[in-house]
Amino acid sequence: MSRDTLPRPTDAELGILRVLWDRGASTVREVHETLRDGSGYTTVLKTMQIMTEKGLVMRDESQRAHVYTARVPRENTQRQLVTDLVDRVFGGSPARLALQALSTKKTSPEELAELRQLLESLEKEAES
Amino acid sequence: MSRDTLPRPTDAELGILRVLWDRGASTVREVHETLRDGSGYTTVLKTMQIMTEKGLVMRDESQRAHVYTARVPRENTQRQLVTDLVDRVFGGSPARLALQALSTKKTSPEELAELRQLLESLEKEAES
DNA sequence: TGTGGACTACGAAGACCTTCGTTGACACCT
DNA sequence: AGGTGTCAACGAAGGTCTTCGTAGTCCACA
Repeated sequence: MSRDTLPRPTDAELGILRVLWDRGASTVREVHETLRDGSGYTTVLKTMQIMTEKGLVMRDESQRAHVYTARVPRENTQRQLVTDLVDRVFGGSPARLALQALSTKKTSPEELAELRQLLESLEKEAES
Repeated sequence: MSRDTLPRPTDAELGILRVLWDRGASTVREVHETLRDGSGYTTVLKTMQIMTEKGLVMRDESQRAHVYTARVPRENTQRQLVTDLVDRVFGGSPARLALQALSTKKTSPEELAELRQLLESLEKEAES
């Protein structure tokens, strides 16, 4: 199943994608072992097969144990989910989401510095 | 169906909640008319009935046309969805989500000012 | 009285998601 | 050759979500 725009990954699919993003190319067994949720081996297998059909992952079948790779970069998916959420519950305002996100938990000084940097570049941009 | 913690609203439910948050208490007809997606009247009705069972909305049946009200405040749902997303795709770092959100689209000067204010209070907090 | 409009309630269909049991292939070891 | 372990493939079940048709109720009005 090839599409022009990839579907929003489901929860289970997201779990698997995360493993693939972190580990890189992996077999079903590796994903299943990394992903220590309750789900059985065949469940993970089946989901990964479906993800292949959807175009979310690629499969290398040259080995007996097929090797899967994420076909969508982590960043893209993050962006997709963020804009999705922004549109659906924050009236299209990313800043609203950012404010909400930041006010929930505490943030490390490094991240604060990054934020400040981004903020300042945005401010500079707004001036012009 | 009463629960301790409310379920994550589905897409259709979120659309209805948005109408209720914006309009306040509304009948099915009003929601259906505001919500100009393709869905039929009975679809919206059914969904709102289910939402009542789930505890997402309250229903006042004293009138012939029942009047529905959101039972979850917009802020709570926003927080719920944000922390959800943070946990599932941003490794638990709200700042990462904020950075992603802000780098996607441009932000108004007013929102930038708000962000700066929040950022500075966070920085102050981090110092101590 | 009876006809039409506005409403709720009900049920069921179809899609998708998640789950897992079972089967068959393959390879290795005894 | 037989047994064991690992793997993909398949199919089906059970759940949830979304959709809508249909039926019943109530009321207003001709």
